[in-house]
Amino acid sequence: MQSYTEENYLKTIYHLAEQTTNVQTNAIAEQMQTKPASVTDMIKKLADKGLVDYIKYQGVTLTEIGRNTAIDIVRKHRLWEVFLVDKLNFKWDEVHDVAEELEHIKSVELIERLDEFLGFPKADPHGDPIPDKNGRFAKTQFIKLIELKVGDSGTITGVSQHSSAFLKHLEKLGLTLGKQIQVSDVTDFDGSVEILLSNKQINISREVAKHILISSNGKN
Amino acid sequence: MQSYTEENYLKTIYHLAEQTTNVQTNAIAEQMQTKPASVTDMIKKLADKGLVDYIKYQGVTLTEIGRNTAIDIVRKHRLWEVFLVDKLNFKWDEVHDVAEELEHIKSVELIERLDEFLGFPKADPHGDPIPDKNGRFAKTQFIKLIELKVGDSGTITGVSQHSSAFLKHLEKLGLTLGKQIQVSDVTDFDGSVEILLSNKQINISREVAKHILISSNGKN
DNA sequence: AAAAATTTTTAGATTTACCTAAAAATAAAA
DNA sequence: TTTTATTTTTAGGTAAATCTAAAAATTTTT
Repeated sequence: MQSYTEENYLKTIYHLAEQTTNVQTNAIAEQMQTKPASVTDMIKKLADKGLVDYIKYQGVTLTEIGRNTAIDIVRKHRLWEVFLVDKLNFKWDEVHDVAEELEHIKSVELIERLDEFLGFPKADPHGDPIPDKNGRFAKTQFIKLIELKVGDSGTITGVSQHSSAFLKHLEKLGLTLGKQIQVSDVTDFDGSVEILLSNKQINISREVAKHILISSNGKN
Repeated sequence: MQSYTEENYLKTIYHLAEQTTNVQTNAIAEQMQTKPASVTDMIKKLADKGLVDYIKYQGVTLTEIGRNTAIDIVRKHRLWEVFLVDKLNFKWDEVHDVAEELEHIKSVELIERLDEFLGFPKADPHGDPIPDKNGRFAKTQFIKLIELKVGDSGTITGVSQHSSAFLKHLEKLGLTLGKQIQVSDVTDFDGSVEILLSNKQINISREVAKHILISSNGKN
């Protein structure tokens, strides 16, 4: 049984490990809004519990148990997000903080029934995949919008940034999940991208394009 | 802003205050499965925060702020219980522990939307009234089944004991909310009560009869 | 009203998750 | 390969919520 705080550490390590193999103390500290010294303390504790492998000065990796625990928290987080959007009519930019709390409710029964109630969704409101109760989920094949060439088209299926500001911005532009887009031009000057969205031409900054994930349906 | 623990103290004091005016340290300790010394510490803290009135050795009472906070937690607890039973098909004896956790999720928006989603229910699965968002709720007029005289009849509208064992027992006997009953006899020997439930004669112990709440529809 | 029993509080410790400041290890630059 | 910079850890301390054991206040009984 893990504490609220331990669960948050595991989740953070899990997410950081999606980008780098060995997760660094400082990276965890920054993500968790705490100090490196505190992270070292907690890492030792998690190592004692067999949830992470830890060699001094070398960063951490999750053990299998640690990873499973983290995936379970991610599953809960994403299911609650679906609940909030689908059933309680929250917007996709409003759900993160509440889900941060709900993900720590400990009841296997609750989550299984919630999953069923929601119709076993495969993705959360931001397009992130929801692990099934065995922790399995499809490794989704995304391409960042910024990587598309002029003429490429595809469907918006996710975002790699969950800040409210970013999501609200996308909403305003009409760039929501499921929308079809085609890249019509890339500006040399600032790298901004011109796209075609339901016959309208819109321009998005390089920064925005970096965080929109596309499931490509081929060139041209 | 209260901590998880502070909220639980306030809620416990609130419930104890429904029976006695001045809530005693020992009573709180027993209810919260902790030691009197710990209770004294916490009471001081709550008094400093203006949530309870406290005179040494004289027990505590909630201030208006304290009471409102407690009522808000009770509201959340009961709404979540309705959610669990109505939407996720939990049984009435399975919801208490999960609701104990869910009641601490801090989001006004969440609770208001949940309330709406559930259709603004007036009572939880055990018949306990749900305060509205302003903390108001009808003081329900209950009579304990044990207090009924032979010939009296009424509708089961609540229970004053929420243990899983008790609720399961009632379920098995068919004594669920909304059922009509009539007292047909009271045994001298052990005080057990014979009741008529949809034309069937059933016998319940004095102990059980004490915890069934009836909204009486008059004598005979 | 004194003695006994009960209830409540104080005093001093413990655990968890933090912190700051300084030391140690590692990585990068000159 | 030293020097410098960065990262990480250790050491020692704090605040929240708990504990045990002992002292103090209150209540009950004789």
